[in-house]
Amino acid sequence: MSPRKSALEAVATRTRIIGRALEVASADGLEGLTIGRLAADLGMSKAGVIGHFGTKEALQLAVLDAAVERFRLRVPARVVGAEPGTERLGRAFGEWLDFMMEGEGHGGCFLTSAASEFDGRPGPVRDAVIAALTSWSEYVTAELAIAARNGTLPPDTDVDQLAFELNGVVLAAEQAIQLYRDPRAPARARAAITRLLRGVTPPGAERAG
Amino acid sequence: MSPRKSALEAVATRTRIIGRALEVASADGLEGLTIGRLAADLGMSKAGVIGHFGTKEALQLAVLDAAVERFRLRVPARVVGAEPGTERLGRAFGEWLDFMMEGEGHGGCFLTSAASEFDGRPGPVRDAVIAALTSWSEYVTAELAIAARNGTLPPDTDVDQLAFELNGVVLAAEQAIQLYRDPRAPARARAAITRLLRGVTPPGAERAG
DNA sequence: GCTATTAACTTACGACCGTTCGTTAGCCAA
DNA sequence: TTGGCTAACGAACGGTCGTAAGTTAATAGC
Repeated sequence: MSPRKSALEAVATRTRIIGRALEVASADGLEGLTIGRLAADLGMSKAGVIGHFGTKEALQLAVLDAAVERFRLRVPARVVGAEPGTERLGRAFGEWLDFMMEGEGHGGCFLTSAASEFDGRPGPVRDAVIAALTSWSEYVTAELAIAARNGTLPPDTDVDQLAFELNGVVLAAEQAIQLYRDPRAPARARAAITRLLRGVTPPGAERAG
Repeated sequence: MSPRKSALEAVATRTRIIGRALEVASADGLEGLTIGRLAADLGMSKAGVIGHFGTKEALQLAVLDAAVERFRLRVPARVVGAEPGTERLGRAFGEWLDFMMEGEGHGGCFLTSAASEFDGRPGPVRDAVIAALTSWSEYVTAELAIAARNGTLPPDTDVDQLAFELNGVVLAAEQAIQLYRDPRAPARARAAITRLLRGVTPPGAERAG
């Protein structure tokens, strides 16, 4: 319609494309991204869309990058001021759960869904997904190690095992929210995380054993 | 090539189609199923493939049904003889983990991946996925209720909360196996499940508060 | 042996996919 | 004012998608 040509407008357009792509990919997955649909949504031509990235895979990687950045700003960045260890980690998981609920309608955190989408398809996209999740996993493990060092957790804590289980809680919450729309999911997840981080017994097993 | 016409051959062909579709869908997802590719893999025409189902969605539902049936035979059916409650449930989760490892290369249990694939796409397929997962969830909850009734678990156990956390462990295992190919995943999952079902404290928190 | 049934076939359709091409039009520096 | 740069365009490419129509041929019931 009305062509703009300055380089400044170009990055604005690129940002606009990625923003919309983020929404679409959150709902339909990274593979559900379609240049034609994206162009239609944005009121521009397919060539105008793909021109900013060159190839669809490059677009997917850009979207993934934007998602990681969004997550970083939404979750870890908000708890940098908290006390390192279980305190900070608990706050971080809480922020993550809030983040999930905010995006309930539009697919929530698609990092985790991209993980299951590309787990069997080798390539740059899968590598990027692995890198992003690994980064988060290392963040969690590092905080747990701090807690184990300063006495909040026992010094012989198996931090990898604990990180594994915390990740499971988040995945269960994601599924319950996205698939079942279960409003009790965040509360369940919070309870499980609190218990894991504080080292109390599992639900309803307070004295069994 | 060589057309067969008996009704007996027809169900054999249908079974063959679903079998291959199960493999493809396990690797690439239910949405990755393609009639053309399926036909090429089986050495038949697209019309010959879709003729058995009428529509692609019907094919997806048939594949989903076959997957549920396979899961039933592989997991719950193998532990019907075990003692009801945590004993049987622990065995069932163990079988499930074995099942995951068997299918490591070809995508494992795609029930869970179909869940994240269709969580944002209303329709018959999503409904079928929800029904299948709900059925499993009810199975778990019922076993936990038995355990709470016979004293293996405390009578005031929050069985839904416990089922939620058990589900999370399985999801974490699935991700670790499929995405990271982490060989320690089954052991981690087994440890977490055992702890949840026996009511001992979280990892490395044996005496912390 | 004849006929009705039907599994599987070939062919074709329209739609959409990702990508490439050449063109147009506004910005910026010279 | 002019010329290079480039964002965005329209159009077309070959390919694949799901589906429909019509054909062939082997079976099953009479």
